[in-house]
Amino acid sequence: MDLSSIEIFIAVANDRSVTKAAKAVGRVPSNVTTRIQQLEEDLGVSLFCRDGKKMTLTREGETFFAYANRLTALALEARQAVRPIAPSGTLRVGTMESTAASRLPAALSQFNQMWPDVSLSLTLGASRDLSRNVLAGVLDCAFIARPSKAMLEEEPDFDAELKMLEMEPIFVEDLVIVLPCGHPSIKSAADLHVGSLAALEPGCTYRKIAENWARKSSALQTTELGSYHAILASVATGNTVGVMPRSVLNLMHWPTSVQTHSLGPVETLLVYRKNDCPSVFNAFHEVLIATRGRDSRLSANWPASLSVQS
Amino acid sequence: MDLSSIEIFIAVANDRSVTKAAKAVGRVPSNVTTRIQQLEEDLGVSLFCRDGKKMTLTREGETFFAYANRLTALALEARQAVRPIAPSGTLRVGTMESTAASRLPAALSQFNQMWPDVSLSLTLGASRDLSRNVLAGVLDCAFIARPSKAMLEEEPDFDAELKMLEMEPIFVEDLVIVLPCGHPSIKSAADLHVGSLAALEPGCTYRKIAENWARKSSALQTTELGSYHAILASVATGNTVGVMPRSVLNLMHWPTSVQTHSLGPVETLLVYRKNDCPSVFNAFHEVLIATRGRDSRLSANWPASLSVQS
DNA sequence: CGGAAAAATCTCGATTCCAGAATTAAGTTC
DNA sequence: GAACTTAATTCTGGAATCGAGATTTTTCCG
Repeated sequence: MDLSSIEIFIAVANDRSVTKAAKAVGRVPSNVTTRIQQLEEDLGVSLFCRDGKKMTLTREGETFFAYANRLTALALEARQAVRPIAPSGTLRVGTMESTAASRLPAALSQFNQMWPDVSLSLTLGASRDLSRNVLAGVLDCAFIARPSKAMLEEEPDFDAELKMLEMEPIFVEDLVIVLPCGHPSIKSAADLHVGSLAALEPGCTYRKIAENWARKSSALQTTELGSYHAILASVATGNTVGVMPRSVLNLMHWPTSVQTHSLGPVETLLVYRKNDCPSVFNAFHEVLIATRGRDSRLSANWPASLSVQS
Repeated sequence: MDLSSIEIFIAVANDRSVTKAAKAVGRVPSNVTTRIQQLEEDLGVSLFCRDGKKMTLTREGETFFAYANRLTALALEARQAVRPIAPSGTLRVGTMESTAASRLPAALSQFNQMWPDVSLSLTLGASRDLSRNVLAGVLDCAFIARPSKAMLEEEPDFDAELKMLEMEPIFVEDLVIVLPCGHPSIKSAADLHVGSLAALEPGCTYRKIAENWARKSSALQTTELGSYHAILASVATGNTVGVMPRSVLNLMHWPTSVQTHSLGPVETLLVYRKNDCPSVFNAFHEVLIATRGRDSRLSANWPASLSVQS
């Protein structure tokens, strides 16, 4: 019995779906199916009822689920306990608005529970500024969106800064254009019937990706707003499209339905200074890995054809 | 992090030796070394101080050891908890004297703790009788010594009975001849300066192996005794050699030192009826697997050249 | 009765794992 | 202190496992 099998099991149990679980744990569905089958074989019971497409826990699955959570929690605690220098002081984390909303809460609260004496400071900002601040030592680490090759060529100094940092892909987001309710579905930016694109600050990578995509229709102005709620509200007026990760859209249960158009997967990178990992950062890193893919709010609605490509 | 790595770690921690731990978990030392190194790398700390040949736990190793035990205990509990039909009633276990003494106590008490309502009945006997009783349904399972090819050819009906049972190698014993203190060391049975071989009943496989080995010196009578203590006492008189697994010899800290001569490895088989595994047996089987290699009393003294060969 | 989506199965390349051989290091014996 | 023994580690090749993608099967929904 392998801890990774158990994490896969937890993901499937949370999402009731192997496809979504596969996304959550960064694997391919066939692999998830196989690992679950192996686990069932190993334990000698079936953990899920497969009625149709739904994967629901069996009676035994339920009881195993409880143990699975305890096991992973204990394993995480063990890792933390052997840390030779106990984390202390302050951890200064930088993050995009979107990551803060969707992916971090679980990890932050878990970390806070484990190390109540560490004070966590969270700085929100655009990818560009965040990485600069990590490099400058103002932040210990930051979550930023991986810029495309093209974007880095346009901004060589951003590229240079990133090269001086350690980068680690940690989440994958499906970046979408949010269309007003009733807008006909689109194949490209040329099909848009709106006047502007609502996005966050100029340094925001998602904004840049959307602007590059929108260039093809040329007539799109960018409206700068301060939050994803503001963007969605703006979209609701009917004359704007917004840009955001699907995970963010999904967790704000918006009253009116909206349409989306996927711009493809965008990796979220955790960046930190090379050769300069305070113990408190390492502790945070482990909590992050352990809580990744455990948040059932985040399961959802990826286009079938979506896969990560660099 | 893999549960098997943790079991390996526990074995090394108990035995303070990778060689002994390797025996205990049924692996090769190089493999144990590697797995420990991987574990240390994964956790980012060293778990053992290697001062010379001794492996002693570091400070972090100690704290991880505590978690390791909790983790394996929890994993075992999880396996048991998902058992669809709870074990109940009686489990009738047959065993050789030697296995009962050395390898079973840990498993039996663990099982008894987990399933206090199951009543365990233990029947001691020789391999030959035990397997017959399993086949007859008088016992649910039994621990017997694997007879050599030659022995099975001499007793075709024993062979036939075993073929009707499920057999699973579960321990490996180093079978030794115990020489009186002061007896010169021997290379073969011809070097013996004693009059008789002390052993248990005729159906005992170890006795047969020793008798086959002793044939070369031809002049050896077999004295039948009722227990390993009786055998050792008899050896102490000076005119007898005994036969027993080294594990048994090691755990009766005998006042006077004795010499030993290895007859090679002998596997202990767990036998049970095919297609007839009551839930209570499956539960016992899992406990057995989980507790195997956890008993530090059993580490010891294998000849360097010893390896299992069929 | 199609078409879409999800799970399962299959296949093949990549990785990992493990046994045994060779090597190194640390006691032991004389 | 040299020769021997024993234990740990490193190295290496074959075997087993793993995982991504393609294919197939099943189910859901129009």
